[in-house]
Amino acid sequence: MDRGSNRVLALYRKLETQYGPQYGNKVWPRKQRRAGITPASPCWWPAETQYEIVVGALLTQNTSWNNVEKAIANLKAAGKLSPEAILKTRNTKLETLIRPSGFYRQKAERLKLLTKAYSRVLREKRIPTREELLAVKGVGKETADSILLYAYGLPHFVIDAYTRRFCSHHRLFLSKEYDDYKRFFERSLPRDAGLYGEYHALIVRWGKKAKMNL
DNA sequence: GGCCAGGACACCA
DNA sequence: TGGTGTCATGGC
Repeated sequence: MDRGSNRVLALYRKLETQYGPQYGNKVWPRKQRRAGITPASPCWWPAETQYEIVVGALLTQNTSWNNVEKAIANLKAAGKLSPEAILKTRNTKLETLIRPSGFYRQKAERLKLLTKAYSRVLREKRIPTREELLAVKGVGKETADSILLYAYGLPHFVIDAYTRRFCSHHRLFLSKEYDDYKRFFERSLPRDAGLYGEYHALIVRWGKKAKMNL
């Protein structure tokens, strides 16, 4: 932990008091992760399986969650929300199903690439590294960290537009670099995936509320 | 009808 | 390294 962590923690407690728990800290227990079991979770990131979180992380790029939900519902209804089904589906079909999430041509292609990487590490019974995820075309830093945190329960703080806005608004930190923000939060907080997830969820909640009040 | 959303990438200087 | 264009839908 670093200097300034008191302020970061104080803001967390303030958000928690204001908005209550977002269940962003519902990460898969280690035992279940090892066994490949991913139980239904009342997480702020609604998903029934680990793979659904991975799919959501990609589809939500520059897209409202509302539209992502429509795309995921389409995939579910078509029985395509599994790595095997996605890999067997033609790109044109995939494009039709995920169309509501926008950028559907590139997302269909990238969803397949990500699914291939996901299946590979699953077969090898291990967790992907950040570098491995970043090597997949279409997976940037935010998407990689979202997957590591929310799908695998690893302590990677997610930096998104809301997080940057939050930092600027509270004069916490200012930079242009994603990794600077990530380091700032990770040095200011105890290394705890549950806390990271909950904090990020609260920041998003704050961001949406702040926008409504503009 | 315009703006924005839980980004990433290619291309250029 | 930094700036800009592109990808696209749906809600407000």
